[in-house]
Amino acid sequence: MSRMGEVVVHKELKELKETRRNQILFFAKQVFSQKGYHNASVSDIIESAGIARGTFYLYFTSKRDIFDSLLDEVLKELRQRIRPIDLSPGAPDPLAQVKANIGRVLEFLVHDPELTKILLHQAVGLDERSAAMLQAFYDRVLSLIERSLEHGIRMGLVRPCQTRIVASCILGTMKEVADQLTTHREDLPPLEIVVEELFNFGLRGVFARSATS
Amino acid sequence: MSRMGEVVVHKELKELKETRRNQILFFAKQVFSQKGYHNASVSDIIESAGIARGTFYLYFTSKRDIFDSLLDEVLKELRQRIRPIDLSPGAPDPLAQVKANIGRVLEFLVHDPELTKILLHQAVGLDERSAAMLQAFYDRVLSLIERSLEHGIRMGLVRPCQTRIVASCILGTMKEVADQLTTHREDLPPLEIVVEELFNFGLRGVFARSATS
Amino acid sequence: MSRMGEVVVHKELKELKETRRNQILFFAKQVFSQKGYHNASVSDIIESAGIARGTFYLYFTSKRDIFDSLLDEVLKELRQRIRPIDLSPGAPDPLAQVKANIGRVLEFLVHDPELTKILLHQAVGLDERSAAMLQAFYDRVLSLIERSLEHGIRMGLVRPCQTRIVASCILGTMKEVADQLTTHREDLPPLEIVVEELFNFGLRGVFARSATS
Amino acid sequence: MSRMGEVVVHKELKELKETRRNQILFFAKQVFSQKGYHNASVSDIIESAGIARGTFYLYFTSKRDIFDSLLDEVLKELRQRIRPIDLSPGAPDPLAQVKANIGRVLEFLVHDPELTKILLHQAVGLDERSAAMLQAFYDRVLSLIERSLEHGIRMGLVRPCQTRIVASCILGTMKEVADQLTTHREDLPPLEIVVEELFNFGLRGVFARSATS
DNA sequence: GATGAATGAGTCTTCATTCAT
DNA sequence: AATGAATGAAGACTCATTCAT
Repeated sequence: MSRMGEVVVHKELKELKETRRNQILFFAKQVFSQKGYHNASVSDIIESAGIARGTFYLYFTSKRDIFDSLLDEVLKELRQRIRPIDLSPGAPDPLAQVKANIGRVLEFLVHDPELTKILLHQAVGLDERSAAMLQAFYDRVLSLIERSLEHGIRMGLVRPCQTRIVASCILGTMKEVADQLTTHREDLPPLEIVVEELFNFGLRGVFARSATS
Repeated sequence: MSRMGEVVVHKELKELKETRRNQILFFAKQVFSQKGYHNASVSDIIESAGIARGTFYLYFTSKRDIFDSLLDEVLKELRQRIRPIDLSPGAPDPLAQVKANIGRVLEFLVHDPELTKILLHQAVGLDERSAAMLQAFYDRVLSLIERSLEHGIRMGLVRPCQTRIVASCILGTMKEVADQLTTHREDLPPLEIVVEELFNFGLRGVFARSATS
Repeated sequence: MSRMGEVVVHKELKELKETRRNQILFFAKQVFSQKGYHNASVSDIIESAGIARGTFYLYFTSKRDIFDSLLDEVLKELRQRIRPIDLSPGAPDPLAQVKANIGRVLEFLVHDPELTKILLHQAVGLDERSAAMLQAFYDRVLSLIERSLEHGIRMGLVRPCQTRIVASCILGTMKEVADQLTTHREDLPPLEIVVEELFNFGLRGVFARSATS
Repeated sequence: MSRMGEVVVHKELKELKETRRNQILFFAKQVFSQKGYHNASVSDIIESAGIARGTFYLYFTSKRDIFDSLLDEVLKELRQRIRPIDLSPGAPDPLAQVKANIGRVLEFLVHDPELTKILLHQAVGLDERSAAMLQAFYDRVLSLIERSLEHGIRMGLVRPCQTRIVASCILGTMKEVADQLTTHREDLPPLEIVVEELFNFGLRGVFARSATS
């Protein structure tokens, strides 16, 4: 029982706990995603996870707690995938960076449709708490977009506009397309095409000659 | 006694009933809008409406029934305000028609922010039932947009694109902007400006020289 | 407006009231008979009677009141049809009187199966109140039978027995046969045959040689 | 750890659960027997059983479920106690078998007057469901009696008669006597006497000279 | 750590009765 | 007399959470 050994044991235990915790999170994700927060019961979760009722409360303080953990998970991942446009000399083309952002976000959402559903459907209108979490996240995203637009305007890349509103527009396109991608996945084109279309729409709109003006 | 009189009486009675029903709907709208479907109790509704418990069930068969009535109300009104683009000779400029659609929709949503919140927040992720109602509505809207885009492409007005995806983008901008308008009403420009920006974004995107390509 | 006239008017009014009251009783009988006391609502009664809610309470003080009226009706009628055996000289044959009693009772019950169902099914186990009404009635009947048996024993017509128990037996046969007659009316022999069988069973039992005398 | 041990543990657990369930059944029996199905509330049951509301629904799915369980219990027990008359050579005297049936049935009913009341009072006229359960049971009993009568007739033991009606008579005597035994237990003779009287009544009726055999 | 029996606050819904018109 | 809108007490059932083993 060297110190080393103890450390190892502790690590294993922690991992075991993490494993258990993640196991529960995994099943809770399925359940919440499918039934929504209110229609999903703790019973649903422990049954699908194959654990006892008490065990659930060993890892999560409440039903709300585990839901928040999942919501945190999406938001954290998305925050990492959305990167400010780097305008420093030598940085990649700003538009390429924008497209990369779109790609990283959609890639994740398509890859984990359950989390997407939780973000776009179940966390919406749940209560003040989730509203605050979502607002904090979306406000951050909106600010990022807005600042990028302002930069772009200054650089002459973006036409002058009400940046807040246009930022909302851009956020809206992302949300709706992500929703379509996860709920009607079957009859949609491959991801790269979707990213391309989204990018083009945000850049050029739908007008054929939008150029000339 | 006269037939005339009877008609009047019947009309008054009907109005009285309608009044009561509408009174309850009015307060339920506030309650659902603020608390969401699940966190709102029938007690909340009858207390704010100042009626007895039994009275509620005189006009609505269940808590769900009154929620659906409200959801129906928004959807019905929006359906009326979204009109297909008339391309017949002598019809107004198609783009003006599009802008008018945007204006009519946003006008209503801004005018009744509680209903908007019910549509955009509370009905989302509620259950299969509301999902079906929303999907039916949004599918209709998406098809309308898609068909307009196809027409536009054929007429050379709209650049060729994946119409389904672009339609989603447009729907997304509407949703998100409506959401911003109703939840952060204070610091937003007047409605006409918002409509203009939305229209321009959808038409031309954000690119300054999107023309040239 | 003579006194005579007034009297007439009053009489008419009273009859009208009686008529109305009886109308409601008629429909309530159907409703209670079919659904039972608890599963029948005042709404069921007024709907089938085609009257307003308030009107109901003009003629009956409560749901219980109208049920009791119906129960009273059966019990009163049955009391009239069950007559003590007249043993005075010159009276008809006692056994014939017994058979006549059986006949009168079954005749009424078969003729009004709804009331029978109320008596044998719905009033049973309702509450203390109806229990008391039924007990008073059945106790009376039992006493009547018991006294007849005692008379019969004294006269050597009836074999010595525990009169209370045998009285219960006789009452039980009446109840059960009445029940069968009203719920499975279709596949049963004509009333006279049933009366005959009932009478014979009470008199001679089922034993083949008990008859030999 | 051993298989033996596990079996024991399982048995203990099962018994513990059975105990709780039976505890609730016991108190529910008292409550239903006294108040009837409709006048008894789940609150009445849990209060008298000294358990929490939720505990009730851990063992029974509904108020109706626990009532049906009790009804099932009586019917099942009675079914076991009513045995077809064995006419094979070497079997006991058919009449003795009949008397034994009567004895077994009455013994149980007198021993558990609450269940008897539920059978004879509370389950009667409750609704379609209980009507079906009772009808199935009584139909079975009636058929059994009828077949015995037919056998008896063929063997010359029973006088020819309308077997269906006479079967009803016999069932009726059982019901009524059981009712008397359980509701006016005090002033009735000992069970054997009652059985004897019932048997004699069914066999020989009340007629004095029917006895000569 | 794991279990699952027990808890009880919270909610929806029903329906007999009243009363102003 | 007749009406029927309004009332509110009562009752069944759910489910997140606890805690003794």
